[in-house]
Amino acid sequence: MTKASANEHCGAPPEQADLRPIEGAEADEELATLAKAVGHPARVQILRLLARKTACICGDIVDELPLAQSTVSQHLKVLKEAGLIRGEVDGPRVCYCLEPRALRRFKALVGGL
Amino acid sequence: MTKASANEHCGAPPEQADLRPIEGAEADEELATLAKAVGHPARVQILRLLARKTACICGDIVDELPLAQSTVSQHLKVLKEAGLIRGEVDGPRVCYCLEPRALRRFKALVGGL
DNA sequence: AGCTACTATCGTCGATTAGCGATGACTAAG
DNA sequence: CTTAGTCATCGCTAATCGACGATAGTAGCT
Repeated sequence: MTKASANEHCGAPPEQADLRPIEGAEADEELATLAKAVGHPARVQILRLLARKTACICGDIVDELPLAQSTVSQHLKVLKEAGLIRGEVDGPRVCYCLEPRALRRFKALVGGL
Repeated sequence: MTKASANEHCGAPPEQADLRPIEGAEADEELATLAKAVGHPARVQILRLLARKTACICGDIVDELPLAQSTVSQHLKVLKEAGLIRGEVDGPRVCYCLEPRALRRFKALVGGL
């Protein structure tokens, strides 16, 4: 198996619990950052696409959205910087997938409102 | 009891269930709008304040935040336009409180990710 | 009426965002 | 080495955001 297996895309990490507090100044900042990243229809759509495909996608996202490739790339960058998605280089293309940990964290923070 | 009872602040409405779908184009827009409103630390703080007080507050919010009165008023406007809070005029001051319906809706949409 | 207190709105300024086309970087294939 | 394909980055423009001081509006007091 010299060639990287296509199944190694986004292996789920050891499912670690999040011990950080759900409120307080830091939590406020964190929630605001995450919410801000989600605060755009195109980015919500991207998250939904990644969730539906259960695995990763790459530039197919561009085909699904009515936006230029550079714009989509920007949105992906925002989501990545917020920690909500991860991008793994797979040959000439990049494979994006959800970061379940961050998503759970976001849900926990929102649930704590 | 000629003076308006302080308990009349924000009576909880009949606790109606939300029948709108949790995904689709409209849901995406809605989630993005709500998330955008929450996407600022000051607004998260305001929501937390309102939640803690269980009831409404007014300009005490200004005292709690390190921001000018006009800035706080702007943030309140954003939250109000997103439907997350409600403001009732109570004499010379305004009493803000959470809109539980919108908050539940937000949690449902986020949970659906 | 006049005054005071509280809040909303206006106008402004700098910073950020969203969108795009063009260009650059990188990989795989020829 | 060259070419083609994929994605990120750059540069730019228009629009929006965040913050503020100043101003206007409204309710209660004297």
